[in-house]
Amino acid sequence: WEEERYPEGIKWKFLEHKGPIFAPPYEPLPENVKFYYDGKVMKLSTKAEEVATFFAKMLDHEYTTKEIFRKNFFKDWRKEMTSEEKSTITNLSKCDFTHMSQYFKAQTEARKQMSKEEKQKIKEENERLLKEYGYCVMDNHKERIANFKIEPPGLFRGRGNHPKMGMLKRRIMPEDIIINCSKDSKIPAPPPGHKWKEVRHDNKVTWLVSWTENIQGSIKYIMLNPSSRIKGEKDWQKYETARRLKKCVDKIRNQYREDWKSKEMKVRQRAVALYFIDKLALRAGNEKEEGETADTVGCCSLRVEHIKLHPELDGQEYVVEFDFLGKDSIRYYNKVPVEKRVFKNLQLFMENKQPEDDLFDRLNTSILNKHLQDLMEGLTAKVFRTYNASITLQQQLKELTNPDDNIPAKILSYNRANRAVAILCNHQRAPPKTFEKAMMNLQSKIDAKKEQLADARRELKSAKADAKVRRDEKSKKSVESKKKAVQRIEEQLMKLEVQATDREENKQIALGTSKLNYLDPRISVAWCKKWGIPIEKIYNKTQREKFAWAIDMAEEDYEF
DNA sequence: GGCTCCGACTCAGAAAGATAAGT
DNA sequence: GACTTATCTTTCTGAGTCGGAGC
Repeated sequence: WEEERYPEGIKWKFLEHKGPIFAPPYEPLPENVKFYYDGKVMKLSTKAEEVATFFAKMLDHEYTTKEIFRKNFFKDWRKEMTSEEKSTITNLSKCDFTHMSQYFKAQTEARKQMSKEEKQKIKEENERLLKEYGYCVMDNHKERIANFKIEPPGLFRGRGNHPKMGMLKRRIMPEDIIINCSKDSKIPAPPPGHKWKEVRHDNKVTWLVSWTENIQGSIKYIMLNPSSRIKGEKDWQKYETARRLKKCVDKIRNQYREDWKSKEMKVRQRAVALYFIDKLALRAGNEKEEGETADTVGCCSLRVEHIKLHPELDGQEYVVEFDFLGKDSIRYYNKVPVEKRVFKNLQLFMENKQPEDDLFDRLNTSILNKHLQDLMEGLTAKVFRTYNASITLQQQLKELTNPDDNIPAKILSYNRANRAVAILCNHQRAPPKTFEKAMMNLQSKIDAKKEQLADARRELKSAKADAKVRRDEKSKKSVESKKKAVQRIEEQLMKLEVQATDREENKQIALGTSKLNYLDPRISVAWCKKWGIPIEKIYNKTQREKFAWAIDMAEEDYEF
């Protein structure tokens, strides 16, 4: 499917699908599950009860202790109440959801305890739904749909310090839904008694279904799976653009270094920002509406308060200390030595400014991207992230792979290379809840193994001594087998220690995002072919489906 | 030209669920 | 071999990027 088949902007000629699956309707709680207000049992109306269950289900979560979450929730909940309920329930702190919460926990537990047959039945039902709704036909190909289920109602959970956390995400009805498919396809039927908001036939877009969400007023879509032609082609294009950047990146770097000296403030800011984007793989940083989302920034939206300048720090000159919240409120913290000119420019940009002022006051993403477009066709800020991630992987693999290593050791090298990229892109995760415990378990295993090794060595020693005295076949054999035992235990110990290092290094690093979105899969495929590593060791089934194009295309001599 | 708004798409980590490994 | 625990995979949906329309 690599060749361009359609004129500009046309995404398909034929599109047929079954429409979305809606969230199951609300099932009222059994009579014996009580809600208490101010210590007294209170029977809620169905609508108010449903919203209450959303809160009850999250009761153990930290969210429900947050002031903003509670305030937003209570406000939206009251909108669903009858006037009597409204006049009674005036204080969230007097609401007791614990019984409801226990009921849901018991239900989860019961689900876990279900018999094999029951579980099988559910599985089969899910498979049936997947078969019916999970696929569409786009231009002679049956393609998997990514998210064919409509998001159920619930409480909005933003990331970080989101001003809208706790608000009610309303139930989506067929009347909210826009269907997109081709005219000559079998148009999906709305559920009985309902109709779609609209049916359109727009082949300049890739989505099948859309609706407007009520928290931010943004549009949500149902689109195809990453394994589909339309997504794969786009992915391939993305890496091809990054490879084109490789060819002219030196020129661009020289250019922005020149621009640091420009007479125009705007040009200088643009050049310093681009330097950060290139060197540190920062995101572009679009401006955001204040108060609508969590306060996070990217490169162009950095504020004075997000950087500190150190003329000298820990023996290095011209160090910039970054500390800000990026996408998903993930903290970016880094101390970077920069060139003198960059440093001087930053001092200039910060002159006479307040901490909350924009660092690059003459710059935004659209100015930056327009400039990049002039430097190379199709170049935007995010291409630098893709380029630097992929080139780093390729370099690291070259550097770290030891030809004499066995397969597990080579895979460890791969993971290390992957990790270098994840660190560059600042892909972090919360340390797993069980991390400390798991680490301690592993450590005690290592300790036990060490003791075992000491024992085995002692035994070997005495067997040797024994053999020296006796000089018979039997004791010789015993020495041999003891030797093997020691070796085996040493290997096991080493394996455990490697595992411990690997896990420790990975504590706060998320490898998945870079693997899925930034690393040209052809680099990995080529590496596997070169070293005889089965591709399954690097990519699981889903990933192999997504990267099928690369697995097909790349040979062992592929160069990014 | 530049600003705002919005549509369409990619990228993001948490949580749930499934499977493998260990006891 | 049953049960528990650790790890891997999948699902979910929120949060970005970027381009284009309209003024």
